[in-house]
Order: sequence, then structure tokens, then C-alpha cells
Amino acid sequence: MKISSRFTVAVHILSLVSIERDTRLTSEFIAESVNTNAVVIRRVMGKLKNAGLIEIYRGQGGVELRKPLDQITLLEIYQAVDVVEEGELFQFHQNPNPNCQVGANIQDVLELILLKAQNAMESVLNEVTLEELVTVLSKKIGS
Amino acid sequence: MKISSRFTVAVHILSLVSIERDTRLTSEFIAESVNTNAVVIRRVMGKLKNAGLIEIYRGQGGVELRKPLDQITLLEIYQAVDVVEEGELFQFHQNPNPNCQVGANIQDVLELILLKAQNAMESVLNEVTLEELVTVLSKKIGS
DNA sequence: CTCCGTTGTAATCATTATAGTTACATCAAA
DNA sequence: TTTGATGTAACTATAATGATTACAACGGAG
Repeated sequence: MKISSRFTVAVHILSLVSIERDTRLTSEFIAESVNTNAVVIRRVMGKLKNAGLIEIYRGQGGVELRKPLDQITLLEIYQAVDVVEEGELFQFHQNPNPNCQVGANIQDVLELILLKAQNAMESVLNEVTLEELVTVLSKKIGS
Repeated sequence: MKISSRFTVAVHILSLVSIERDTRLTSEFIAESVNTNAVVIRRVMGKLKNAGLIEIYRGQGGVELRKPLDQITLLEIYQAVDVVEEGELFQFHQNPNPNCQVGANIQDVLELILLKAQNAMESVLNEVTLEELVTVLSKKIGS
């Protein structure tokens, strides 16, 4: 199991938008950088737009960030593209036997722990902003 | 996206084995507690056996833990059932454009962060033993 | 030694998510 | 009005998941 590349693609897109501020980016251009189809890019960008992270210009094309880089966290991007449902990273089996003492109670007990685990992962994403990422990326590109 | 129920089913199985120590558990019995097919249980148990967590008796049936409860962490169970590949919780898009500065460098930068995120999640699993879980579960059953 | 219930595992199937692709209506600027 | 871009539906291929059937192999009870 892997978390959909929609998330890493979204980060790629936003980094591009940030670094190529002077260029008028089209979905076709971005698709070439990511190495996928332009429609895939448009779909991800549609979600980023719905989340209020970017503005997309029809007609002539072009994308703009709607928030300062240091106010966009990786968690926001992750949530924008719907890769993991809230509190449901781990799949439980449906309808365990309520007549079995273990079956009747295991999920409540386990769920507490798994929520904590998911939360720990997402907290890391919440602590990193696009600004930090782009700074490191720019340095890497410059060198 | 959700992490396969193999993991939560495996925890269910091991809890049952621990709590029903006096019973000779068959895959059919366990399947009724989980509410699934006996073959699904046997497949998960096969992985737990390969990981050295349980001993399974053919012929008459029956399962036994091969390690003390306090020496089995949820992380070990998670790894035993192969639900997430090591360091690959997040899917990257394959072959980003090496001629694009962002495409050529974004993955290295992002990977560091995502490994940290995965690690944070798995660390929580590593901090919880079956003993702790079964203790809470038993209390809940007793009350 | 044979019988019987159980495990181990292959094979098949339905369902779902992902990602790619084509097609085309809609839009906005030149 | 033309042109090139976006938005989105529709379809496809691929893969993972979980359920199910079938059956060989095993091992204890009689």
C-alpha cells in the first residue's frame, strides 16, 4: 500500500509554481516536468484550487499561489488532495463478532493507538512549510 | 487509501490467542470472531508464523505465541503482515523530468521529509506492546 | 493404519483505487 | 472571431484487497 502520488505530485506542482514565478505555467508544461499527462495535472490542480491554495487562469493559462509560501504546510497540501481520509489511515475489518469478547472490544482499544500513529505522521507534515522545502530545493538547484 | 486490514486483523488474532489461552483456536473459530473467511485468517497467520510470532499446529489445530506478550510490539506485527513497504509509505511519480530543475531535485528533498513522517507513525506502533493492548482490552472486557 | 478435522496454498472472482488517455465543451485574451 | 488553455466526463489498464472454492498434506484419535 502506498499513499497516492497525487500528494507528491501536488508538492511538485506548487514548488514549480513557486520557483518559476515569471513563467506562465500551463498544465502541459507542468506535466512534462512531472512526466505524466496534462489531465492528471489539471485534476490535482483542481483540488489545490478548491482548497484555496492556488488561482488558475483559464484562457491564457497560468497559475498563482494564493498564500505566502511560509503559510502553506505540507499537511495542507496532503489534505487538499484527499489521499487519506481523516482518522482512517488504517483499515479495520467491518463488523467483528459482537458476541465474542475480543471481537466486541478490540477495535475501540486499537483505534486509540492507530489514531495516535496517524497523527504523529501528519504532525511531521504540519511542521514543514513550502517555504522551507523550496529554500532547500533552490539551494540544491543553485549548486 | 487505507492500510490493509491485514494489520488490524493480525492484532485481533494475536489478542484472541492471548486471551483465549485455554482454548484450542482453529482458523474457523477466529474467522467467526473477526467476521471473515477462514482462509483469510490462515493467510494472515501464515505471515505471523513466518515472522516467528506464533506457532501453528496442523492436524488438530491450535495456535501459540512464541514470544512473551511484552516483547511483541505493534510495529513487529505491522511489519510481519507486509502492509507498507519499508520507507515507501508515500508514492512518488516515476521518472520526473531530469531536464527540469525542479523535476530533477524535488524528490530528494521531499523524500527526507516523508521518511521522517513515516518514521513518526511507525514509532508510535513501536512504543506499544501487545501486553499493554491486551491489558486495556481485558479491563474493558471485565467491566 | 485409517479416519477425520485442520492447515497450507493455489486459483478464481468482485470490488475498488490509481493513473493514463481521448474527447470535447467552455473560457478568455488577442 | 480565432486560438490555445482549462474543466471534466468517459473509458481503459493495472494493481491491491478481500472473499471464496477446492484440494493436497498433515497429525492425532480411535
